[in-house]
Amino acid sequence: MALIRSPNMNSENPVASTSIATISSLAAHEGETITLRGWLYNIRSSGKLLFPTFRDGTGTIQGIVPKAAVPPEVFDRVKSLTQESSVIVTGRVRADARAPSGFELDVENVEIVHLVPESTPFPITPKEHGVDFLMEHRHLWVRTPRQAAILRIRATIMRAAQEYFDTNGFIRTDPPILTPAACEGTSTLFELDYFGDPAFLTQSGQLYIEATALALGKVYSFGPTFRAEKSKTRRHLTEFWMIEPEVAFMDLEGDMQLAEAFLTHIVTTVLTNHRADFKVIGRDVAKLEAVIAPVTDSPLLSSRSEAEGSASSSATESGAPGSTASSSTLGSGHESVILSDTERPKPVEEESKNPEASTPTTAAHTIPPTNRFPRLTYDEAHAMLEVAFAEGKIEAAHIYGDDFGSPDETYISSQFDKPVMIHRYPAAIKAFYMQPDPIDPTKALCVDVLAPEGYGEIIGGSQRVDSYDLLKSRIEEHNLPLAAFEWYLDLRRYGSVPHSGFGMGIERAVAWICGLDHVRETIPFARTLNRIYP
RNA sequence: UCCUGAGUAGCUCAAUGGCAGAGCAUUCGGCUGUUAACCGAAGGGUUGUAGGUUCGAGUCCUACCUCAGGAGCCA
Repeated sequence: MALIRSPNMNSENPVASTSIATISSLAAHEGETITLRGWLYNIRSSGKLLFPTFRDGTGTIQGIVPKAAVPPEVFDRVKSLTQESSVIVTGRVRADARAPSGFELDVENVEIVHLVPESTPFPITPKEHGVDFLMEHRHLWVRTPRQAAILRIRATIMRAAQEYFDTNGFIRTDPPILTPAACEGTSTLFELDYFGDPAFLTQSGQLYIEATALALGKVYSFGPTFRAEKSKTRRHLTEFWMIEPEVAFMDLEGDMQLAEAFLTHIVTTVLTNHRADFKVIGRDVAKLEAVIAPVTDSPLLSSRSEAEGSASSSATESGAPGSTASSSTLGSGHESVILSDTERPKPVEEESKNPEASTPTTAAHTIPPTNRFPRLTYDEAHAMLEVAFAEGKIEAAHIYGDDFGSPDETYISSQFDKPVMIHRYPAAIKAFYMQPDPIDPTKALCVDVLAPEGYGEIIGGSQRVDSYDLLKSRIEEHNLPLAAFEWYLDLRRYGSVPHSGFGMGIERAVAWICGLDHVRETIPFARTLNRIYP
């Protein structure tokens, strides 16, 4: 707004930019007279005392206005304020033990920028409201302290997620949102008319960032994705944001290490920046601290090799605390060799490739020592569910070979206080582009990361098929139109390499980190099956 | 698509088949430490829609609409 820099501005102008304090930083102004710009959140009175509570987007502060302490017109002006009227408040910051934040504002003057008319009061009161009403007024609901806190945390989660990749050598390459065909054959797509041809809103940028990963080595994308699934649950939106890394020469083990380091960075960042916001929303931060707490010893830190009884299991299990993986996976100084070939079993039917030669240093990146999220193979998770069903802890038995249902995921994640990684699902229930496990080709080299506390899958990832012939036959087996995937097959015609990546749904991550019971509160304007207004 | 539940004042909810109610919000009045303040008063209704049963329907029946929770599917 150009006006703000006008030399003719004076302090009485509502948008003057000088000497404006924010509520979140009032502690630094104790004893000083400051000016706030914001809105009236609520007002109480007791005789000749007024207690207006102001908010400015950074927090709330209670003001106090004794009738005897201010000019009569100021008292009357404050008394006339209606909820969400916009104001410019001048007052002195005073520490007060009675205030929830520790500070109060002795109001000296209030200018009204806009008075909400009494005939049309602000609809959202500091009382209880129903879901439908709140969602219908989402454009106003976001003003409440709880919603504002959630949106601030969301912003930090998004920033931390990008920060992790940006500072670890990843290049952001955003894929198109308009696409000519399905990325995966399963989900329902939003179709639209593209100058006479059918087109779709993207449901994942993965196939495209596989292309940019083979160009740039390590890439990620971050943007909205769309799924026209008719899902009405606390975990589903039709439009949601996903951040997806894709790395050339990285195998599933590297993918899992990346996911763990990535989530650890995000949780660490929100914990160091949002203590006050977590308090506002009533989040038990101990649950988050447990996620990033180091693990000293746990029998549940299984890896695939343990599950299958290979010789390397003892090396992993007996690793010293702080040693985050078996020595064959991590090089000296905890630098991960992304393609952990030495741990990979000999390919069953793969083309003759020298594992050592295909491990370029350019694609390696440093993954810091982490806290080792528990890992389960699909088979181990299934066994856990069999025991749970026998003990009556889950209602329905899990059928081997089926995907895990929501109650199954909830039970599994409830057994751990960190995100749990389930890897090597049956290939038959997973996407066509996932690389088969060389040891057991009926399994896919994929991983789902389940958030703690029953929040379900927040990350899905895999190593991608790198063989042209295998990928082509997979596309045909899934009855996908070969012509639409010619460009994707090109990636296997010209210098194909093993590569892996994952996608994290931002809203589910926010719901978990904030402890919310529905993803609709994690995004400014949620798009759900039955709602596209406002 | 399927299962379950809910639609009554601006909001959150009551009301044996028998006079349409309360709290909050709004307006007016009271209170010098309130924290969703409290106390007193006033205004505020086509009970989601359309039919049906009945002397009489917010309440029972049928259809539809809307919303919510869940399943499937997924992040």
